[in-house]
Amino acid sequence: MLSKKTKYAIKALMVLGRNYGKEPMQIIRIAEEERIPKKFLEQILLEMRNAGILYSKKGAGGGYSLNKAPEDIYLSQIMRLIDGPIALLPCVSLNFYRSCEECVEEHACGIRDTFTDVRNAMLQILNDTSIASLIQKESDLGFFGNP
Amino acid sequence: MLSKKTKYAIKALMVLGRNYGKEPMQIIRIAEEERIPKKFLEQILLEMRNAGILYSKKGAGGGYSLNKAPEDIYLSQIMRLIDGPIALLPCVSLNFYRSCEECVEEHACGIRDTFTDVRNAMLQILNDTSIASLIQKESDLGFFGNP
DNA sequence: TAGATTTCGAACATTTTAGTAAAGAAACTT
DNA sequence: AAGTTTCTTTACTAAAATGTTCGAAATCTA
Repeated sequence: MLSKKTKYAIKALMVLGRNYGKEPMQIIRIAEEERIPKKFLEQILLEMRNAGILYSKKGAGGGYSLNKAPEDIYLSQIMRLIDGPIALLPCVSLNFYRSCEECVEEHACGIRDTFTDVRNAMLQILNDTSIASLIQKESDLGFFGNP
Repeated sequence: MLSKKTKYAIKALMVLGRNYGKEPMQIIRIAEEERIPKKFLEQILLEMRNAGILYSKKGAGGGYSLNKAPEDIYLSQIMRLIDGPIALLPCVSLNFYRSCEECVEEHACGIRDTFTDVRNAMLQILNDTSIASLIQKESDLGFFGNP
């Protein structure tokens, strides 16, 4: 399961994505719009800022904005930043590899082999879905999916 | 990430799968073979027994054995039994659906849409991988992948 | 320069989950 | 009857997830 933290992060990025190219947006506005506890969101935005995804400005008229185009921010990147590995087993992770303590022969492990496939299937989608595509998809759903 | 519990469950099922058709196997043997804490394994096996996957017999000469053919036990089933939902968001889960509290318009949510695709991609593999195929794969890897 | 605004940073608090262990009851075999 | 093995309940510990508190530090406006 995704943590709430990551879900909040994605939602915040979508808000900022829709605001891309305009004035910075304040935490409180994002928090209210998406019903995210303000102080918690503050932490999350900070993490993304420190990772270079967001730009921030202090003081009156300050706030947050995207530091990259919404097309260039991918779900995989956000998930790894906040939640860590995407793979379901440490021994299969590309960015957070750790061996499984009990495992004797890693390269001859059937479980590992299968979960490598699972990871690849997940990444095929997550590497390909950007904040821009999420925004696009949502507006499509709004038009075509409504009563 | 898979919990250790689920990983232990899969490993235990593979041991029992290789023993399919023979005498019941005692917890302690499985635990030693796979380096799983005995008492913890006891709990896990019990859960699977109560779910009908395993057969058990008390007393001397007792132990555990598969209650179904290894071909008919799928990773998706085990994961759901032990860890719960496979989907990364509650609002996307087939067997453990819960709505996301903050979510206003669930059917017009771009995040949800994408994570439905992710779930489907995962299930395509997990619904198709049985204990039997894991055992098969492992023996293949043993023959072809060794120095 | 003063005051208001807004992010930054650390630390703390609370709740849930993961992982494990203990003790003894119940069932079965010989 | 004695020994073996699963079953059941209970409880503990450590870590992670989810927030909150408090007070800086930077920036803008008047």
